[in-house]
Amino acid sequence: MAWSEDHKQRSREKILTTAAGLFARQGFDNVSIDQVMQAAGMTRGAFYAHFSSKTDLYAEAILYAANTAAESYLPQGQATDQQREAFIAAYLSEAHCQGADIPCPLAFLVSDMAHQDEGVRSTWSQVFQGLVKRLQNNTGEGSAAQAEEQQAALQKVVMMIGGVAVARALNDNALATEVLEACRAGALSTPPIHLSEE
Amino acid sequence: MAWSEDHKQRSREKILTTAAGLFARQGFDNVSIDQVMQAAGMTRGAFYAHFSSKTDLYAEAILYAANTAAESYLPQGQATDQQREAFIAAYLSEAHCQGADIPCPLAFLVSDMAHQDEGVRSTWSQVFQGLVKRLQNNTGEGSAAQAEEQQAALQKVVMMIGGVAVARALNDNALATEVLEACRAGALSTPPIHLSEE
DNA sequence: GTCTATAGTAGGATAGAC
DNA sequence: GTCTATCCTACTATAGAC
Repeated sequence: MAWSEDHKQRSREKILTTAAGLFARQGFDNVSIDQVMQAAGMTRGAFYAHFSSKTDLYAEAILYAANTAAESYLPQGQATDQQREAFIAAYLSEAHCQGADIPCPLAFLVSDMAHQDEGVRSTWSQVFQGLVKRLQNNTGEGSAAQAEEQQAALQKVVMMIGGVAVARALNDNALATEVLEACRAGALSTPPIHLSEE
Repeated sequence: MAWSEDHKQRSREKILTTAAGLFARQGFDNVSIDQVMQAAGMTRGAFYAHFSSKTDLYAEAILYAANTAAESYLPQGQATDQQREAFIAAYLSEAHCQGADIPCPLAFLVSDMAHQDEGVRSTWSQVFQGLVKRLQNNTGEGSAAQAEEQQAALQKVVMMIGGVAVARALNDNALATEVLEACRAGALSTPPIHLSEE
């Protein structure tokens, strides 16, 4: 019936929203299923009607967070330079670092991925590649120019993810702010000159 | 007595070496005290003769890894440009990413710090600041020039830490290699022009 | 200082009622 | 689909013998 189908869908989304926030802010191991379900207004037993395991939820939550963030921050398809710059500044903001809304799993969970199973890592990697593509200038012609644009996009994304991750790790708030500022300047500047690729 | 003192010191260092590697490669939560002690050739009970808690060990292991790495990779005091460049290339190498020797806790544990207690985070932050200082060109005079050098050093360090963390997270080996290459090029290039600091 | 043994706790996953 | 109750495992930390 449409009613129970709809109900199930709502429950599922409530779990996903809650889990995406909790996992990002506290990490996979520091969040229990109980915690997620209580915050979502249900009990532990109901969990397995929606997901097959905690790991399964992890992968789905990462994807959900990415899609939600992408919708609100970056328009579909080709973005203008101005839109890209606004996005970079918002990403490297203190509000994002402090965990506002649903934080980006790329930055918040980056060093957690190495220990996860294939499904989770592959989801994270796909989200990463999506971000790289969206930040890429597709103006150059020829494969050499495109390789340079790809490299510039990778540098930007690393500076965004790394900047947020480092700022969050630091004990010292003043230094964290300085890191964010430096990364904004770095990620917004003209792509660094391609030096050696070996 | 000197003998037992020495013995204790050896045990302690064995635990620290083992723990530094395991924590970096597998993360704090995915390593048990049992695992550390077995790999160090002892049993769980002996642990508490050396450290007061698992968290205590974590902080000490981070410091130990940093000191060990600093000794082998970067000379004390002022480094030459060439030494700095060799260090950056080694840091962003695939060998380091794959966990050779004792990997750098800054990159391997960056998004784990946000959930740790004050002692651990403050240790990590101190190690971070040490790396920033070592990568800094102290050639400029005047506070404006020094602020720019600080910013350039922060960008480099973020690109190193972020690059290794991202490369490790990625599922796709070819892409991971590309990320490392891009970050080497970025971190080795002339400091980006200072644009806006707001 | 290191061992074995154990207390105490937390959390993932399942079973069965409604 | 959601609930309560339970099983089972893993792990931190401590106690006490040597």
